[in-house]
Amino acid sequence: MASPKKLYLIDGSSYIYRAFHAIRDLRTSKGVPTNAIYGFVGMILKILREVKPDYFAIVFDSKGPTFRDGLFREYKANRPPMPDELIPQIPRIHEVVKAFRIPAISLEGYEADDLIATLVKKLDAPGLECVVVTGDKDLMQLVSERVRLYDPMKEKFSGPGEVREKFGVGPDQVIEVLGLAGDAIDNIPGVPGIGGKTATELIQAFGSIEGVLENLDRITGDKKRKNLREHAEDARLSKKLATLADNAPIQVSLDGLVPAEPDRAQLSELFREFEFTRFSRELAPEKTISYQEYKTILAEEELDRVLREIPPAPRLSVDLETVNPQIPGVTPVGAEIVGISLSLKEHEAFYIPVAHRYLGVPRQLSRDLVLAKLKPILENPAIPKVGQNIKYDYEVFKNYGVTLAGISFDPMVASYLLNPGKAIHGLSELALEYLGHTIISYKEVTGTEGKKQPRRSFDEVEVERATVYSGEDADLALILSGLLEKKLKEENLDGLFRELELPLIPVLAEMEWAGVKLDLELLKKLSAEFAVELKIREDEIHRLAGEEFNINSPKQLAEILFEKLKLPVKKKTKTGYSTDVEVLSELSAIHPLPKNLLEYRNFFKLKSTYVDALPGLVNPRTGRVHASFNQAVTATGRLSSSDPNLQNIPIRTPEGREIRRAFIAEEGCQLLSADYSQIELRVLAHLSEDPILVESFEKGEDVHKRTATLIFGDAAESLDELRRRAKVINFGIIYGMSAYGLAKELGVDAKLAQAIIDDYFQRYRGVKSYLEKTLAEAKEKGSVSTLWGRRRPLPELKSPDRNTRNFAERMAVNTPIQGSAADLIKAAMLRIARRLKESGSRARMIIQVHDELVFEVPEKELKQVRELVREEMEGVIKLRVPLKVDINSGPNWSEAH
DNA sequence: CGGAATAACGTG
DNA sequence: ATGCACGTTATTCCGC
Repeated sequence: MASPKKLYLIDGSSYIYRAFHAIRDLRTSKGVPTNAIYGFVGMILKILREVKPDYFAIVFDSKGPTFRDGLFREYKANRPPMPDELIPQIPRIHEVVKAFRIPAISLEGYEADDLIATLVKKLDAPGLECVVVTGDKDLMQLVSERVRLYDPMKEKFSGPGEVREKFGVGPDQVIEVLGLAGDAIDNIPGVPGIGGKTATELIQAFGSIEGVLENLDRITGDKKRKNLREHAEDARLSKKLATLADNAPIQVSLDGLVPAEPDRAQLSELFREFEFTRFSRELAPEKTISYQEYKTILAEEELDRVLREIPPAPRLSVDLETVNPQIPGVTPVGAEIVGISLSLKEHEAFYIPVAHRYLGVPRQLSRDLVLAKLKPILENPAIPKVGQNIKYDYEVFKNYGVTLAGISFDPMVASYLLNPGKAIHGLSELALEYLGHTIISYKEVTGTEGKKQPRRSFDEVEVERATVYSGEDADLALILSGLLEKKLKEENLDGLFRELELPLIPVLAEMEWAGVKLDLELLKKLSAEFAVELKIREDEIHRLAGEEFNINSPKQLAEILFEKLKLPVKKKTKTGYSTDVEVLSELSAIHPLPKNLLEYRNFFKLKSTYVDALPGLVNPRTGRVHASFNQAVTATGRLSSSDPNLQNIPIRTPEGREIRRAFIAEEGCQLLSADYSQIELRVLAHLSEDPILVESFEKGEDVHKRTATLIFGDAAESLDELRRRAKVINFGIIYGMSAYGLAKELGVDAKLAQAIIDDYFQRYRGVKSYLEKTLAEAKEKGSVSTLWGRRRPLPELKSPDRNTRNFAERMAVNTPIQGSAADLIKAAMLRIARRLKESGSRARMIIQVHDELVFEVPEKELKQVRELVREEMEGVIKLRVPLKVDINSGPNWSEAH
């Protein structure tokens, strides 16, 4: 027997409200609320994806009065007006429904419920399975063998059984129960003193409201009886109000409810406007870029013809396909070129395969020949190059002795400046966001049709497939470059892009490519030492616990600490008990196990994250580690570092500091470390022009000491202790810390903490007014900016949710400070790189840690480089306070710092 | 078995 | 509810 056809009827109006409330806060980067639209779209997609109904309709309430208002003037009188944030979303939802090409039904004078009842009555027939998508229990009266309700948020279907469970009666008696009980939300009166429970009992006993009224004498409870007698008419009216009208004059047939193919272009346009990246992806829109114009270059003459076109072309887009035989993942150092894509004109690209190898591969031009021909073009700074994450290509070319010059655009970096809060600025994300286009994925190209085979490396991909894939990448990078360049100009981010971020690309590439040398012997020694320390703590912990368990499992650990040993619970995580440092430190006072745990954790962290992991990241080609310095990650403008992260190498504890000894200089060289002193506080002094803070820096004072003296005066504690506290406060200010946070940090009560903060602002009036001004301006503009004009949108500043808003306010305070400091050191890096190059120095910049730069310097050049670095870092910009840089050098990072 | 979510913790 | 910005590790859990 054929499976029944599925009819889905969506109670659109009720669902909009549910979506609005379920998704508490969602808005575009411009601050336009989209929460209801998002929830609604999610629901539709879910149904389309998981159910694929044969017939589909979305039913909406109509504007204006309905027949119920005629029955009862107060009907729905208690309903609050529609929330302001929801109103503008309604017409947009109708646009979405239209774009989905799902039939929408509404009729003046009828609520969605009534229309659904009418549709169910008209269309219900054997062989049809009808599902009403709603969260409204009133619709349970429609349920039957063939008609069920579905609540997409709870993912729950309701058939007759569920109705009975909920109401205690069958679907046919639902209106009787509703009539007696009433409904406060819709202002349906019911009978006073009778709620859901009693109503169910009465209907179970007497079958209907009329049955109840006929048997009043058999009802116990004087009050109840009296109310039922006096409000008999209310009960009858309420039943009428609760009863769905299934006689609406609508002409619908099943044929009219067959869903059409969605208008993907329109949906994609809407999702882009709403910034629904997740949904855009799901749309899988038709490919809008044609591959017709992507050509494979296999002959020398063809290549020559392409290269002759280059000089007059305004821009050359470059994309490399590579393999790295030694290292999995995308590591540029040691990567080998498999093919090169060039695009000179939008929708056109040339793919030059040079090292594909598989059975039946066509004869390719040799890599050496192609690189030799390309070299003068690639190294010509007058020929502008563009590329997605072109830092990668720069490094790979450098592997072959080619130094890419004339880098003129990188969509990744541009997108980052336009939207620093965006999680990923990859080509596929950008193509989808700005062009509504889904690109061919790398997986798709390298994956094999069959299931379990290992993925192919790129040199095993057929040249034809590679041409389409690689050509598309080069092409899209070119298209996006044009588009994003315009946007940068519109948003006034062009200067920042041209003068800071773009020239930084080759500087970062050189840093990554240079890498840093590790003392593997030392790491091996440390690993053994830490293993011993670990074993001691591990045994002791197991002994104290009275059993063996996985110490690294917070779950198992919590069970031992808080259930077996019954130690007091100080803090909870969202899934259970917290066992973090703060908790364990407190517990150390009452039990020996927590102290051992803290030591265990210390050694385990150092060993697993650094001592044991670092050697695995040494590149066998160079014997050095080549971390990535990511330019398009942080929301504030800082760089980040990964694989390995060189920005969180330990320093604060003695054991940790040992690890820094393993970062060493090449033979004949030393490491030179230069770090800005108090950079963020100096930036704050500049931005706020606070007289005391400015004076403090001008006089070269210790600012924390100054703060201590100012706000603690002649407190009894030692100066060191007061300075420590003052430092906490100074940093707290930069982070927008509350009295509560400060109190916890200083171990004082919140009242005292508030007094300290008040005191601080009393003394540093300029800081106070600066923070107020920054916040006010941020709220007005919806974004904050740095000294160099970097902008971070903060739409959450307008959020109705206080928590969300507070978060955004702290970001608004912190970002200009952190971000300006980031701009500043980036500018210094450019200046230093230029001067080192000019002077023909062999010193190399190799690490950046937010306020610190590390160089590998030939011993002979130490003195000269030291001066050069100081000059450029301190002179990078003239602020209202001097910039101070501390410089040291030594054979390893520990001694250089 | 692989990926996502979580908790924890290293840095400025 | 409660301090900004990150990346890596191990565990756990879920779905294939």
